[in-house]
Amino acid sequence: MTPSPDRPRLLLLDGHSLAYRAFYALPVENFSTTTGQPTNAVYGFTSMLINTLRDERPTHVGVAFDVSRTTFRTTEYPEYKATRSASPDEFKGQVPLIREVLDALSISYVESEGFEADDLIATLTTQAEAEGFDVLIITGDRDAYQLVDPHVTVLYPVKGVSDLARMTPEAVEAKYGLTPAQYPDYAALRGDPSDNLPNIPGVGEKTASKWIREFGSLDVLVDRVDEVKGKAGDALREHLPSVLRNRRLTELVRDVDLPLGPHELERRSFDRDRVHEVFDALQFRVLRDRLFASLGDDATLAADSGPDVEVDVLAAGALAGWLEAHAPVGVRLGVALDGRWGRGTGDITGIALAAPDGSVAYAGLPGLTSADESALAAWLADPARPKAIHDAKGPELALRARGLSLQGLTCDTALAAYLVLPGQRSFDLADLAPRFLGRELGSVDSAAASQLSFDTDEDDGRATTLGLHAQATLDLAEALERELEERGGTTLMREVELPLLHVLADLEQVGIAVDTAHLEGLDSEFAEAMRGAEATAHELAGRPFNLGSPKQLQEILFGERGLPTTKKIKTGHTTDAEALQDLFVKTGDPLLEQLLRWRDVSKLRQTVTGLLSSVSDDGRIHTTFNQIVAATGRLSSQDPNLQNIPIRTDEGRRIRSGFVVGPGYDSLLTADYSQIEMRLMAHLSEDEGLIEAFRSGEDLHTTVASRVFGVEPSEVDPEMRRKIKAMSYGLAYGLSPFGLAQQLAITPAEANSLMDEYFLRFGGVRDYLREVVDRARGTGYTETMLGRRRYLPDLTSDVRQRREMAERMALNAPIQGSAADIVKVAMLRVDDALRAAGLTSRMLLQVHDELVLEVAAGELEQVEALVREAMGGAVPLTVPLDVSVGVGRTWEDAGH
DNA sequence: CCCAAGACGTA
DNA sequence: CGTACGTCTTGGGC
Repeated sequence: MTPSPDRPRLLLLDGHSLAYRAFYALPVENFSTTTGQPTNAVYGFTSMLINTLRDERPTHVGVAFDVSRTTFRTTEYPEYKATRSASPDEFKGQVPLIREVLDALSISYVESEGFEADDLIATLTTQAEAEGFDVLIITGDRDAYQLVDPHVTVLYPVKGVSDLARMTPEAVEAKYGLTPAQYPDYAALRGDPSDNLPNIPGVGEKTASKWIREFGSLDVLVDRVDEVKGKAGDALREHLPSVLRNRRLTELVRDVDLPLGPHELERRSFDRDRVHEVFDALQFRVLRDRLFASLGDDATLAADSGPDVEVDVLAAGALAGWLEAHAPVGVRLGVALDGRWGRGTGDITGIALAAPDGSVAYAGLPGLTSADESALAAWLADPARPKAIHDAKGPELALRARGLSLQGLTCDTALAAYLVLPGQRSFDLADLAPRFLGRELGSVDSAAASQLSFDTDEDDGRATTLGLHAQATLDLAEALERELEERGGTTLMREVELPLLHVLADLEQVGIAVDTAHLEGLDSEFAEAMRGAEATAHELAGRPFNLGSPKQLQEILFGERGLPTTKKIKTGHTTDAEALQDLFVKTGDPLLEQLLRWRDVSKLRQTVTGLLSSVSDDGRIHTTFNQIVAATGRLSSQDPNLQNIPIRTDEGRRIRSGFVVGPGYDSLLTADYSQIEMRLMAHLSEDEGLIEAFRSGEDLHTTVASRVFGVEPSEVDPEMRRKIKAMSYGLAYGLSPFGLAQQLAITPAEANSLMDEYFLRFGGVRDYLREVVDRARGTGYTETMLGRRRYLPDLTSDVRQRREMAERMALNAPIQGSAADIVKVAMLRVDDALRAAGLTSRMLLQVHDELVLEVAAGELEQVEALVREAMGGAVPLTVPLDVSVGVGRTWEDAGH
């Protein structure tokens, strides 16, 4: 669109289409009120609206809505959009909320029986253009491309709610090779599965656009349809009627009778109180701030300054002075670092610092003088000079690799965001800035940014980008700390997660030693076993096939061999280990044995190969512990995952033997909490029987079984114990009677009575589990012992499956999460105790309820005592926290 | 090259 | 119709 400041600018939004986009783009878990009202669609729509008002400064605004599904299109073609499933209830409920937002903002909306929102938009666009407006349309429906011209631009959401593609005539041409006017011709030829418009078999996007380009329009193509050669031509002639119908349906109506025209859409000032009311009810704190910040107090088109960052690219020798001037004791700086990190190490290439006085500086690390370097080192290492960093663990490792120590980290913004919004997938700075600061980070061309270059312009680009990051981090730290305070997460952050970050960095830096020769031996052994099983399997099947392909497996098993089919899955019937085992028992088909054997060994081989490929030059594996992914508060381990090393089978345990004590150390020590989740169940439920069972010191499952079955502990047989063990553990996962029956291979009736009997003796457990879910339904979240929250808006969903899923999560989250809290506290205590005792021994791994340490010569006794004390006393519980310890040369030998 | 689905290892 | 993860492979699409 030609910039023409004197022309009025009309912004039109397609309400339903945008809300729908937002509904699926934003995870509902993170967007709902504490009362459980989902707000993701309202949020996304409002966010797009506010951003566009700010960025585009329209003088006129209107929103169009669909009224019902019945339109002139469904009259002509009843199948139109018939394949669309009904919109979910959580969505429908949000449409009225969007209208409330619009009312509060004094933005008019239009709708008209029998027409879709796009028709209304087309009508208003046509009128507005005739009256000299520039028009901007935001819609998720590509049919609107037909409206694009030099004065009409479509903003089409590409990804999420913040990325809008600007479809000008040039952009449409660049993307499709067609003019906007040609677009509906092309769309008619191509068909559209989402609108249930049929396509021509064998004609896809390529052919459709080629024809339109060649003939200029659908009309001409129809006139000269006999000239189209080949199969595609035949298909076109055969399907011509449906193409022409598609074309009629795709054409937007430009003359719908509407109660108001473009001029009536002029922006009006809005009622501030009403906005506060509506945004408060929706709990849109940040959006509201963003709205007022960008529109200014008079609610007219006040200037939005945005982050106006002037990044000072420091020349060699200037850093020391800058720090002197801007980073005194007690003043927190935002820090952003450029470089690479992972596998326990890294490298820093540049650093940006943002001070609260607004100054932002950037320094390239290669260009530092020695005075700069020592000033930087002193500042970084000074606990009295506070820093805020986003996702600091990686950068910390990279700093350490340069011999720099990082202290005084008072906020990690990624960690803070994780505590505020656990369960969110990622915590990119670019996503957090709009959400918590009401502003964008600034536009950064990431492709250019990642290119290594000595070009000064790009260096400046890096400096600017990193400077923006540093400043956003500083501002986010404040905003997130306030948010955390409101949610009662400040202590968890300060006392647990932040200190743990450094301990995890230690673990990653140290790594664990592996016996590569041993693993290589296993690797070839497993490979050999795979080849054997594979050869036999091919022979039995009578033809070669890929054993790793469930699809081919299904063909062979259920097709060629005619075996009874297993449980249904999306792609047919499952071939998972349980099903294959089942089939083997039923049919005795020897092929099944080979398949199971192959699956086993190939999984083991895969694990070993993966491990070998991640051994660093120091002969150790340095995993990365992720502190901000698991919704319950657990850590996860990746690249490689050292939290899922096999242990259940003998062959699997041989892999554990490949993890060994490193040079200079004496042994590995493992210490794990026994039955921590059941102990938490006893503590949290205050069930007298369960507490007593733990205090007795006898075997838990035997004791519980003796109560449930009403026999002496000595009379509890292994079968009884097994059932009770399954039941006890199942409880913490929200196991149903059906699931229990399934697992124990008993009838649902038996499972039911087993559960009844269990709850008769341990009623406190049932009461507790009920209460947890009830309370979560009321507050919208669950909480662990240390106040870690998990938000579960689905608890009030009308969809049973979603609601029940949320209920199971609600049962499990406090237990799994409290266990995670305890282990984290234990790690801090172990770390402290080792340090205080001045020992060389060190922690290597955490596997949810287990810690692995490397013990130096002569320190074993002391380490064992200290670990038992640190873990056992991590938190006070009404039942003892038992810790069992094993020692050995390998992880396997140290196991119990 | 990217993505979803299936399968499977751990707590 | 039992929670929480990460990784590998296939096979389809681009």
